[in-house]
Amino acid sequence: MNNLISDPSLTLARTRLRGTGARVTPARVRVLAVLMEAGQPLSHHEVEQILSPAAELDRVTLYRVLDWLVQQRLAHRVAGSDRAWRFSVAGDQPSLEARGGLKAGGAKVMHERHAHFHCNDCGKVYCLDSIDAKALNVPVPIGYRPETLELTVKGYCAHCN
Amino acid sequence: MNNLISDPSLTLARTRLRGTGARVTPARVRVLAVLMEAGQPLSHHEVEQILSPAAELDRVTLYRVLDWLVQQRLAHRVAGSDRAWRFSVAGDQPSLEARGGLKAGGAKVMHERHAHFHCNDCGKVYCLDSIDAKALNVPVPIGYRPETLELTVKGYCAHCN
DNA sequence: CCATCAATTGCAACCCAGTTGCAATTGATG
DNA sequence: CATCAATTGCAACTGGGTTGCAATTGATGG
Ligand SMILES: [Mn+2]
Ligand SMILES: [Mn+2]
Ligand SMILES: [Zn+2]
Ligand SMILES: [Zn+2]
Repeated sequence: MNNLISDPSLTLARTRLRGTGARVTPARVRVLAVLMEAGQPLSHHEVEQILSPAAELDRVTLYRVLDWLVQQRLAHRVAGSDRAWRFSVAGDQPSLEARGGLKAGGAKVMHERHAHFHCNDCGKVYCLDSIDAKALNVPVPIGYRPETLELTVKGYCAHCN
Repeated sequence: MNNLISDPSLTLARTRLRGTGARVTPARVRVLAVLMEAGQPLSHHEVEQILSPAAELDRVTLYRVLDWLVQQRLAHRVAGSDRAWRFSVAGDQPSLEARGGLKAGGAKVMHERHAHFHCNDCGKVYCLDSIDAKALNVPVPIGYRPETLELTVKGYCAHCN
């Protein structure tokens, strides 16, 4: 059973989850493992598809697990052009210590350092890790306080081109 | 009646609409006039609010008029962070003649030359016209064909800061 | 002016991503 | 192994947007 998620991924997922100090539940383990095996950000629906051959996971629980993973900074979330969120496992980025101008503690520190590619045909989202969006210097009008930056390229992916 | 839309705007809207060769209907005139008077991209809901004191406009008709304006290139559409589209009147941008690599005729030529600012508090979207997003040279992996580029700054607007 | 008719509109029903309230279940702890 | 807060499942709901279809109407040209 669970032939779509490899055992090493499940084990690694469990380890990372233990690191949060919160409960290590099967739902969290399986969802995190799926994200770890995916090479790209997955939508709620896509995760559901991958999960379903094994035991079903309630839609709402999946939504909650995904949000929780983002809160715990184990995953990050990017808006797809189809108005559905995509989730991908957080890379081994540095701890993203507060950069100038951020108000709260670690709450909503800039998480998106790189750009994304959205395929207009298949809808998939790819991370363009080579691009450091943060390096861009985008001037905003006086009185505006920028916090995060999103750079999205839309077009056709290698598979749909 | 219609005290929220100025007559000059209505007249200008009618003129622009006549230029399309398609029917000049009250719905189209009023919606385009609203967009022309707004200094920023408006959501479907925001347009509805501005319109309602005068005669109501059916939700579906409003959706269709907005989409139609975008097709006619009289407006452009930007995704808000709240997963609602925002619409703004198309500026007097040059005709955006085909740039290298575009396939079809005038169908989906790059429309977004500038960046946008999304307020995390009030949700409003502002155009950062001074930024030419197209000038950015974003490298994509081989096999990927980029078409449009979106640059979004999120933070707090002058009013919410 | 008026008849004509395709384009446009209004209405009702629907879709889909995501959220909320609450009772039942369960992971961690001692 | 009892305890209990955290987590889950279920049902109902929200909000933005879409679809099908019958009724209305802007432009045309006679
Ligand atoms: Mn990414
Ligand atoms: Mn704009
Ligand atoms: Zn694709
Ligand atoms: Zn604001």
